Amino acid sequence: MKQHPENIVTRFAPSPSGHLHVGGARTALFCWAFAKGRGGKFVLRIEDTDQKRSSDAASIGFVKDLLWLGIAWDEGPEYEGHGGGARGPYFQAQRLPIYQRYFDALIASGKAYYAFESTDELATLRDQAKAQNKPFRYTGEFARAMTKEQGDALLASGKPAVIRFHTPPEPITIHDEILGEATIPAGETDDFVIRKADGFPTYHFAVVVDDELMGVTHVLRAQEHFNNSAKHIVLQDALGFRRPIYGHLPLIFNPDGSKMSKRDKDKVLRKAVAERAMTSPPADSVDPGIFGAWLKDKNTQLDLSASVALAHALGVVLPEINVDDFRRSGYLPEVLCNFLSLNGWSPGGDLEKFDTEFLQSHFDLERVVKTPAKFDRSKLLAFNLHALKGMPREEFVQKVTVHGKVYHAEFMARLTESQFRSLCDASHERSKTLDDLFRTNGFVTVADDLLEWDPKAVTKVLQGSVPSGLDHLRAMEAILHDCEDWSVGGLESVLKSYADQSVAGNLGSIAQPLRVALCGGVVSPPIFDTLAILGKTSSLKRIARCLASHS
RNA sequence: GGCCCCAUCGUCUAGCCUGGUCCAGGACACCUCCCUUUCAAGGAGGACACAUGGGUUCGAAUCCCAUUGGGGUCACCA
Repeated sequence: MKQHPENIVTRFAPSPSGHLHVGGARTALFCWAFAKGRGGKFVLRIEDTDQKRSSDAASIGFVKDLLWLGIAWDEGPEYEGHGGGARGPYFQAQRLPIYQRYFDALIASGKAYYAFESTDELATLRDQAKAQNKPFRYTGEFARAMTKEQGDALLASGKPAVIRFHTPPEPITIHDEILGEATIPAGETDDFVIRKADGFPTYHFAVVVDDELMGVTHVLRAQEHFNNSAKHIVLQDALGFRRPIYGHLPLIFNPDGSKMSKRDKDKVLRKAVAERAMTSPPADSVDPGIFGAWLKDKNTQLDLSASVALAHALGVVLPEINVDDFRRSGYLPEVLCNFLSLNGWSPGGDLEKFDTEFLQSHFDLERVVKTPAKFDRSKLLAFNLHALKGMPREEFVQKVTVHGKVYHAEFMARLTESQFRSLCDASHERSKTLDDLFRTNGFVTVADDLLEWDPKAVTKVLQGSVPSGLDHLRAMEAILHDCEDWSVGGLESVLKSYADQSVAGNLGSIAQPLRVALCGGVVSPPIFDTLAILGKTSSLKRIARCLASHS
């Protein structure tokens, strides 16, 4: 690793729209690890130079997600004790006067100029170029065709104008610590806009000015920005700034190679709805009016709460896209960080499980891979399972409780503390996420007289062979009725002895009928746990009802 | 389409810079068997990759070129 004499400063500079995407989270993680591992600073800056996008509320979501992941910033927006700093403000929309100084300098030196083409005019030119299969490049000939007086007159008349940068007609070489060196031929980078008609800087301009002013030494960002570096470099040169060191990170995709997008959730829902040929929403899921409008217009998306409700009603799982989605799904932040790191970087050798402390001390640009990664959720899931299993019981219970209070309040409310505790104990070793327990144990919260039995399970487990499941159930009902010690141990001893005498100790043939009677289906925690969690009264009620309705 | 970048199992990747120790290692997924009260988990096995074609070299996954394939980018979005 090269030694950098200066103090290292990295920054994560998201636009404030929406939540933190996993790709963005990885960028933030790498920026953070790189700086913190070298005694440097990590800056968070909000790139809100697009007035069409909302700002405040959205950036809060971001900030929470970062903190949840354990990524704290040394400088940036102030939030819960983080941020602040002398080089603020850290919202670009609040830095307009700063940018203006540099615009003025560029105009004065002739390195930038006003341009008056309207968006429509430019669109037409672009369309023409596209029709000829040629790339459109703004060369400045339009602006140069007019005299200084004409230009000034137009400006004075109030005609909307942008400022464009006069890109020097030379090749631009980008040095990248990850990709190596690339030279963009002269003429490829055109006279791009640096100030929009509304007076706001464009991304390119704001980034360059702020990176300089905030002392950013290393720019780590997604590969989609690679070509932008050319623009940033010419701007830095024109402004007399130093060039930061660049590192462009490989992109993260869906397993099918498509770009990860919030629309993926909608896709899953639309597919499920289409398969079922539904024209109205499932009961208690989404407002019929909203549902109808959504169904009609494929360009609209259901909002998060509606999506979650509909997915739940349809029994489909929404793909996680944002950090918050993974949180909701019950992933551990440290596992997400670990796994995210592995997409695009590896410490070498066979090591792949590590924490963020390790990442800090080992992350380097040399080991960042150049190829895009497909995000493999099943491996993430395996990592999460492993972390959960390796966790002390108490910690697991505590984490599940916190998760449940936030995402499954109704579930929690229907269980007594000891019931919930037992459920946690029974679920610990089989939980892949903090959410599993809530999704797979619906039978616990169903009222005894509302439990429904899966017809397939009934046919398979309760009926058929002789003696049938129902026969066993009848026998066990009596045994359980007389059972004094309704603990896992007590239940085990009475039921095992029944199994010994009735089915030669083959617990499976008696546990399954019991399970179906109690839960409605063939899957539940171990049967003795299930009985204990439900309690004697509920258990007996369910068995009786099951017997009554299937005999 | 122009420009830029990339190329190892299905996936994430190690190895490549400093050619031989690689008939390519790990992990997840997959398959088989075992264990088992369901589902998981666990145990033991297994299948699976150096994109192709040319060079260079005694020798190439490793170096060079071409082809093919993939990605990015061409906004008054970031």
